[in-house]
Amino acid sequence: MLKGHLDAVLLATICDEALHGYAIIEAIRARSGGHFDLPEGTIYPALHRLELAGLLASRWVQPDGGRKRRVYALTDSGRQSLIERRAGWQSFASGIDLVLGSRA
Amino acid sequence: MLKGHLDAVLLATICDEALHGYAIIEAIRARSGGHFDLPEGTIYPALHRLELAGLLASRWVQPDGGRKRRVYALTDSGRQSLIERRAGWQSFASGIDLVLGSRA
DNA sequence: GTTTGAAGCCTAGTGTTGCTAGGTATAACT
DNA sequence: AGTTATACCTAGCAACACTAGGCTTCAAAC
Repeated sequence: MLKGHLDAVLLATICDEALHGYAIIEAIRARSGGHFDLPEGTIYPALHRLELAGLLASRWVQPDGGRKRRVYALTDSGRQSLIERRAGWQSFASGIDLVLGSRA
Repeated sequence: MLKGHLDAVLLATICDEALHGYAIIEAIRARSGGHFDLPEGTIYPALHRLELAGLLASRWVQPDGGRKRRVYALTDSGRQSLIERRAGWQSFASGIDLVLGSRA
């Protein structure tokens, strides 16, 4: 469970390069050092939600070999939102750290 | 929004001394440096849930002045659970840090 | 002395979230 | 021909935490 930070994770994962859903799952698994292994049922609805919110834009791509993929990239407002969500995470994490007293 | 870490916050808040609901809210506000100001509708159901789960025990206390209070304390399994939840938080936070790349 | 505010407890209902558990299709390998 | 990996999708569900109320008791103000 990403506990409300899934959107930030998704935005951060595709902020450097556009990726399709399946590759996003692998990228999150890799970038998180194995901490997060998200099922497709989590990713796809979230991507649709973020696109509907205007933070992502998708296009269909037909690679030379393989089947069609839907590739997602950040929009400008998605990039802005990522900045805010990073700050939000830091604030949140420092609050929890203070209360738990485990990293303070 | 405490995003799934409310239980850990509650357990950590009363791990040193038993507190009643209203005092817990104030303690969380103080310990978090103002980050978290939780409404009663969040706290009370959560306390009941944790007591039902056997992590907390409550007793009614009649102070010299003032009205009766329901005071919550950790049980043994609550204490154990806090240890696990602290570790869970650290693992979770380091995973998010890795993906967001903001504290790594 | 009565009204007001703070302290203190509670619940029903609701929106968001992320998961389970399915379904479908294509390409590559055996 | 069958299996596996890739790749997309959805309906339904359970958990979580919040809103918005209601109730009681006590102290202080008027």
